[in-house]
Amino acid sequence: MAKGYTLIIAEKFDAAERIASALSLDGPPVKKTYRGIPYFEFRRNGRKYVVAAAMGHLYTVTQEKGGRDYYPVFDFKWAPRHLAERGAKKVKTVIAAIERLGRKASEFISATDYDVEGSLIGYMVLKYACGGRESQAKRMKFSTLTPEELNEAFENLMPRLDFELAEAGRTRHEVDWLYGVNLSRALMLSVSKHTSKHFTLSIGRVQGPTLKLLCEREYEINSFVPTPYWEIKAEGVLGRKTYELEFEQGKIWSEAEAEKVVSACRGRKASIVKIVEREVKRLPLEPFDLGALQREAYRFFNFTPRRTLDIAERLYLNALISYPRTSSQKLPPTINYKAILEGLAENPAYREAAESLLAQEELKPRQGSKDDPAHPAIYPTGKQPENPLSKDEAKIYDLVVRRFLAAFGKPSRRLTVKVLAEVDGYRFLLTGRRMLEEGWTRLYKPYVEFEEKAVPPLKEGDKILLRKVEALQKFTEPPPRYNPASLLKAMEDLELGTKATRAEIIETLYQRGYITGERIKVTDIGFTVMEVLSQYCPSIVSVELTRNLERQLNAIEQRAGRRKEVLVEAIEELKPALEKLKEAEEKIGGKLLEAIESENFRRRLVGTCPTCGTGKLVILKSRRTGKRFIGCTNFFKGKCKQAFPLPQKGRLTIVDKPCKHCGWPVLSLKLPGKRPFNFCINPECPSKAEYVKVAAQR
DNA sequence: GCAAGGTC
Repeated sequence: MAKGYTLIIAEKFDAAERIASALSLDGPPVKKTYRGIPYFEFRRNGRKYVVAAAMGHLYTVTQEKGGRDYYPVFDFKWAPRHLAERGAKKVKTVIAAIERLGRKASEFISATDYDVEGSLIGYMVLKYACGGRESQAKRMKFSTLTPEELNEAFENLMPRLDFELAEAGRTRHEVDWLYGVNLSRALMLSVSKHTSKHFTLSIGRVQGPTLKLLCEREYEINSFVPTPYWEIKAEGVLGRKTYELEFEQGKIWSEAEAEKVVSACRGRKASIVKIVEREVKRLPLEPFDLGALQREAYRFFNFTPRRTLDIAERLYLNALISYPRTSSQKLPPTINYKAILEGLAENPAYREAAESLLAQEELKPRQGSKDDPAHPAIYPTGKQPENPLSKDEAKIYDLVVRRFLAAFGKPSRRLTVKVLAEVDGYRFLLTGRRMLEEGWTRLYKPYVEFEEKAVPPLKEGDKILLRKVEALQKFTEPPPRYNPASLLKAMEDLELGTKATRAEIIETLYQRGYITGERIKVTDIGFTVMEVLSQYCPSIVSVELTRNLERQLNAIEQRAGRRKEVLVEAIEELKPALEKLKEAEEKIGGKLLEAIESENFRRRLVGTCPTCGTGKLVILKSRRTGKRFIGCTNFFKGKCKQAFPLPQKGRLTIVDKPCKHCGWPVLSLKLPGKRPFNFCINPECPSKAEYVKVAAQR
C-alpha cells in the first residue's frame, strides 16, 4: 500500500464526523483542527485515514472577466467561492485546510452525498484543492450516514469517481448561470437607461415559473366573476331535541329552485330513510420531511418557511434534531428508536408518551413514501438541551418530537354517522362524528384538530319535524391567494427548486419587490417583469425549462448526452432573446421604472390623513435632518401640518389591518435579529396607555 | 447590485 495516508472528503462537517466514527475500528477518531477548521484522523487495519469536510460547494461558476454592466455574457470559469461571492470568507480557510491535508495524502476517497450536487462537490475539491487527483480518487457510495452503510460502502469502494453525475452537476450550475445572469442584467440595465439609481432585479430558472404561478393566480382572482348560489339549511325537531340538517344536493344554482325546496319542506315531517355508520381508521401522519415541517410550522405558529429552516438548523447544530434539509419521510431502524424514546422520556413533557410507546411490544413507525439519497426524515435525537431553548426553538422542537412520537402510535379510529331524512323526494343530511380510539392523535396533540359532533340517536322510520327551512344566498369565491407555505407546496409539486432552496427563493421574490403580503399579491414590478419575459424569453418563466434541463442532465448521467451540447443549446436560445431585449431596452426600462416608482410610493403610503381627511400620510425623509417621519401630502400645498415621528432604525412596513384599538394605521418594525414589532401610529392610542401601564408595573 | 445549489 502506498505511503502517506488516505484523505476522505465529506460534504460537510457533520458527515465527516460520522464517517470517521463509523470507519474507525479501534477507538474513536482523533479530532484535530487546522486554522479553526476541524478534521478527523483514525487508523484502520494499520493504515492512517484523514477525513476532511467541504462546506457544500466550495467552487462555483463565475464570469471569466469584466464587470457586471453589460450583456450578453457567455464566458465563465469555475473559481473558489470566496472569490466569486460576498460573505463566503470561511470557504477560503476550508479550501486551505483541504489543500494542506491533501499534500501529504497518497490516496483519495470522495465520500460526499451520492447525488448530482454531492458528486460535483467531491469532484471539484479533488480537482482544484487536491492538485488534480480526481482521476485517481475512489468513491464511497452510500444512501444514509449509518455506520453499517458507511462500512459497507468503504469495503466496496467504487474504483473511480462518478464523473457522469459530476458532469451533470456542472452543467446544471452553468446553464442556471447563463440564463440567470444574462436575463437579470437585461432587466436591470434597461432600468439604468432611465435613472442613475440602482434597483436590483433578477430572474432565473426557478424564480421565473414561481413568479408566473403567482401572476396566474392573480389573474384568476381578478377575472373571477362571483356566481350566486343557494344553500338550504333546516332545523329539525324530534322530541325535545333540535338538529341541524343540510340539503343533500348541496349548492342550488337558481333562486326559484331553492324557493321550491323551501316551500315544499318547511313545516313538514321528514322520515329517516337511511342511517350509514362508518368507522374510519387513520394511520399516523408521515414523519417530517423539510417541506412538511415548514407547512405545519406555518399553520400552527405562522412561521415562514425560511424562519422554520433557520430554527431547525440551530436545533440540528445543537444536536437536538437530525439533519433538517431532507426530503425523506422514512425513519430507518438504524437511528435506534428505543434509545431516542428513552432519551425523550427524561423530559417530563414527553415522559408519559415515550414510556407508553416503550411499553409496546413492537416499535414500528409509520413510513412515508418519499425518500432522500442522503438523509432520513427529521427526528429528535433524544438528547436533552444543554441551554434553555428560545421560544421559537422550543416550538419547532416540540413539533418535531410530537410528530416523531405520533409515528409510533396506533391508528386512530373514529365513527362517522350520516342520517338521511326525506320529505317529498327531497333529502336532507344530518352528520355526526365521534372519536372511538385516539391512537396516534393523542401523541400529536395539540397539532391535530378533530371536532366531535354529537351523533344523533335516531333510527330508521323516525319522523323529524322540519321546523325551520331556509335558503341562504351565497356567492362562489375565487381561488385563495398563495401564502408562503402553500407556495412552497406548489413549488414542491412542480419540482421547482430543491428542499434547501425553495424558502430562500420565495424570500428573494419578496426582496425584489415582485410580491407583497402574507397572502401573496403580485406587485406592478412583478407583473411588468413577467410581461417582459413572457414576450422576449418565455422559456425562463416556464416550468418546461426545468423539465427539459432534468432530461438533459439525466442523459449526461447515462452518458447519452454531452454537457457542451446542452450549453450550446442554452446559448442559442438566449442569444436572440437577449438581442431583442437590448433593442427594446429603452421601452422596457421605462415600463419597469414606472412600476418600481409606483410600488415605492405604495410602500410608503400609510393611509388617509386623519386630520385633514383629504391628504395621504406618507413615510418621508427630512431633507434637513435626514430623519424619517410620517407626513401628510397636503403639507406641500400648505394645507396640513400633520406629522408623526418614527423610529429611525430598522425596516418599516405598513400592516394591512388597522389598529384594533383605535382604527389608525399600523406599522411593523423589523430590527436585525429581532422579531417584527407592530405599533399603531396614533400617539393617543389606548393600546399605548396599556403598554405604558405594564411597563410602569415592571 | 445578477442564478441556483450546496452548507453555517
